[in-house]
Amino acid sequence: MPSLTTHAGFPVIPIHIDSAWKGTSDCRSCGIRDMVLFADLNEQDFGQIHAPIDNFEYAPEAVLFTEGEQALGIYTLRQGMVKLVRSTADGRARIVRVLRAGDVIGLEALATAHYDTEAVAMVSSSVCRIPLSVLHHLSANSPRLHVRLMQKWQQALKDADDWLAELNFGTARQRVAGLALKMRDADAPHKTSFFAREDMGAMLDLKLETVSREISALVREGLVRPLDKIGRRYEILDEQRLLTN
Amino acid sequence: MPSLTTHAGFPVIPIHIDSAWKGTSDCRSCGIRDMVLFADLNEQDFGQIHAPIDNFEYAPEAVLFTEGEQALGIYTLRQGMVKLVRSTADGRARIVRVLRAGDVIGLEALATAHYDTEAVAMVSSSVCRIPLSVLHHLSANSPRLHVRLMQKWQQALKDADDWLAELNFGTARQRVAGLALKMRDADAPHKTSFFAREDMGAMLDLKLETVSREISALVREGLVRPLDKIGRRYEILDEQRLLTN
DNA sequence: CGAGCGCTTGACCGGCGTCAACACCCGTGG
DNA sequence: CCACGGGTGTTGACGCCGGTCAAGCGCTCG
Repeated sequence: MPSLTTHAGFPVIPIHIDSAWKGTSDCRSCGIRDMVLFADLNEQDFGQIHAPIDNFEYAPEAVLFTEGEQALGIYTLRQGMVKLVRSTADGRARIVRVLRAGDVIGLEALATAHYDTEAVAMVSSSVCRIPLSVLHHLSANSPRLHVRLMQKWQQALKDADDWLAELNFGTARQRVAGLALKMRDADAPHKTSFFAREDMGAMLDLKLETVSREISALVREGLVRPLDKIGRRYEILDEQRLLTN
Repeated sequence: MPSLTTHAGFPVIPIHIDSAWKGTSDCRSCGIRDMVLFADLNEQDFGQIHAPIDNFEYAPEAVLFTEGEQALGIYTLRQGMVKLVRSTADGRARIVRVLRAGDVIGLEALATAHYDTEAVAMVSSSVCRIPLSVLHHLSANSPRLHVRLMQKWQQALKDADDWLAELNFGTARQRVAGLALKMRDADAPHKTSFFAREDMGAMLDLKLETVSREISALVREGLVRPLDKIGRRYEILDEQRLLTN
């Protein structure tokens, strides 16, 4: 019987985490349709969808898929936040990006039928899953989806480069400030979201204590203000000084 | 009369750097065709190409295109190395990736007709440029190109995540060692390429002095050995210790 | 052969990591 | 209702890695 450690000696915590199937979608009446892959599809395109598009709910810390796993489909994030996690050869975990409502999760599966990173819900999240077969068929037969797909690829690549160029460069102060600005609510730009300090460290290549110290400093100096008692939501008070630190 | 500084006060060096047109391609007889976008095209596909595919040579430090520039086409790197550079809001330059023979440069232009990063030759490099119109037409009409394109997008995204997860994480030692392994020759895996120390710093988020020190340490401890006197080519002597540093 | 640029090396310092104690929030059970 | 306990966030003391500043070296090219 194998013990609960990997060959590298890291503990494996056997967590069972809930995810739940929530029925199939009628994409025509999707609430966030203007943001997503199917935004421009017409009635004829929808008629070519011959596999069900399922909806799922994931609890915080639930795993959508793991690195290297065989792919069933591409996810669209309807609500919540999902982190993409890579594990390095020596066992450290790195968060390469955070996806939010409207983002596509697992695009890479279109090319390889495997996922390149692990995807984990950071808060309770709802997604829909489009089977690979549907996407392969439509991307060849609907120029409208074809264009959208291209835009999603481009957005994913730009996001990846942004995370590297903006959030993993410079002092601890600059990184935390940069994350605060990047994670602003789309609809309320003076509010922003932070995460568990260890997660923030994995995003910014900092230790959790350093993250905590920098956040405290930003609060002390009046650039941001906590909106809850658990350190997740903050109000941005001085955008200018956050930018030019 | 504008001075030679930007609004942020950084000097602008007015360098004129050579690039030269080297004729148009017959892609059917391309020497590296099996690596590139047009690998699987058939005679019918080639018949649909109605704009010339130009070849160019760039000298070291020559700029292929700048960030935000309107795009004419997508480049394929036939020989040499090209760095992708982002400038942050406060004027620092970050190298987000290095492209090598067979890689595609400027894919993002397919979606937006603009380039998202600056591309600069690091050594003298030869490229061919496929006009956007050709790619738009073929990606809709040739399933063979369609599949290749998807693979190139996926590769670009994976590369971006790799740079973040593997090369911008951990100690200076780990980063330099990681770069040595990533930049190994495709055909001679015990040989590898380094770059100007300042460029390496911009890739790894280190200062050039730190890069120099770490390389010296790797040489001193017998993990690598210089193959030239200018610090560009090295032989990998102990791959295992490079990996597990 | 000399000038200049880039690489290396050294000395010193500061920012971030490490280790540890403590505070706070919240769920649980008495 | 309150006492307790665990998990997470905060704060402090200290040490080290990497940044800064500066000098010197070696290669290359005019």
